[in-house]
Amino acid sequence: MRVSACKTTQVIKKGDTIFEEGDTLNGIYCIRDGVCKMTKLSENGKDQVVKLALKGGMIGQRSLVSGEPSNLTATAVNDMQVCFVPRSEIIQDLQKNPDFSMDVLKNMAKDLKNSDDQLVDMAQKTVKQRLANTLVYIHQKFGSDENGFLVLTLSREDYASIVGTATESAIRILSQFKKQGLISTKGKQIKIEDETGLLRVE
Amino acid sequence: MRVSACKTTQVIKKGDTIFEEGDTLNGIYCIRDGVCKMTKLSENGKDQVVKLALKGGMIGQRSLVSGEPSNLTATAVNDMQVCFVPRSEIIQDLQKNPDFSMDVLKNMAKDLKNSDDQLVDMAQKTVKQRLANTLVYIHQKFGSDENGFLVLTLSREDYASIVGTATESAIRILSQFKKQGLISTKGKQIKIEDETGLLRVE
DNA sequence: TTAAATTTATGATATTTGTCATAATATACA
DNA sequence: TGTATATTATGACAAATATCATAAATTTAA
Repeated sequence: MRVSACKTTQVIKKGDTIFEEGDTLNGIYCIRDGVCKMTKLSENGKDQVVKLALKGGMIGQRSLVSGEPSNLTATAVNDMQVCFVPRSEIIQDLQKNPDFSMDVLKNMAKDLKNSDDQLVDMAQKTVKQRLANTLVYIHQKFGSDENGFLVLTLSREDYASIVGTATESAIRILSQFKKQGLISTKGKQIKIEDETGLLRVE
Repeated sequence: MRVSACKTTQVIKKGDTIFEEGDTLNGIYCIRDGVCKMTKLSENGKDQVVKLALKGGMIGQRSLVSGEPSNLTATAVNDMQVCFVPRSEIIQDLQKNPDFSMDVLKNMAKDLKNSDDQLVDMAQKTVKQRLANTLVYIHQKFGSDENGFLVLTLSREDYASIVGTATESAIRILSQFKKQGLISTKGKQIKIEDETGLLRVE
């Protein structure tokens, strides 16, 4: 992390991409502020969110380590500040500093575990359960504002592409959750009313 | 890889586990021969195959690096020979040998990419497409014997748990592929008849 | 502030997939 | 070599999810 005594702080506006699938990355990005979604375009033309990256996180390591072009697109979900650390610096540090290597390894191990867990959920849980889990995740990770609404505001389409379903299905299930008193909504804003209930969804 | 001038070569019989979800690993296993499936038990009680590991591969690195218990169970799909490299040796090497660290990093980066790709497929492709892809993958990875049957023989249940579906659904789709002339079967053995066709399945 | 554009919402219907039952095969083993 | 056991196969039906249409609400931007 001390690598990120970084020079260039970039501002990325909501909806803009930091890099895209296929881009060759000459370094990694550390997120100073804001949130971005890491997506992959599937053959059917839909974007699938693989991961949300937030303040303090790094993106682009995988591609940097493997030397391959990125397999994911990074898009700002809200306004962001990122700083860029060039490839050369990282590689140098990886060579010289075993502790840093270990840190990066641990980080990647964590990503890998998450990815495996998500894979299992995707395969075995219903859309309803995945959506409920996503809501709880976002609540726990980003919290709620003074009115109780989730701080991170995502479109229904974003939720659908995290959960891996059609936008209409996501909307329909949110409506159902609303009827069951598990959440309430105001426009695109969502308030968690019953977290335990959400985790119990079948 | 030179680490694996290993001492203890273990023989694991088909169906036996090398380690299980929750086990604390005191080292990693290098696969000398055979194939194992890495699975995770989902809440609904079904095993989900996350990865197949084969000759030349290592298993248990993630857990070793993160220091956490394994999140996966490793089960031999056929008779195996594995050799165990104790944690201490690996850690030492990681500290001293930056090239080795880089190798492990690259390995993990590859796993991570695979996992992400699989996640997207799981979310966006139909069961039929996933099963077709799995057949092609197994064909390309393990080849066919003199009679044209896939060398790696998996049960329909295994296929189902790779693809993330019910065993009956996997069987049904295989029957369908058979009718379409994409594959033929003899007991649990499968022969790929039309690989291009399999890749075109919708 | 208001009109246009986007997003959310919901109905009707088709398709996919899961579940339970039961039969037919194949495999393992005494 | 036969018999028990496990696996593969298939039908009937239920449940989950996708798709297409269209309306309502909200957000954006002129």
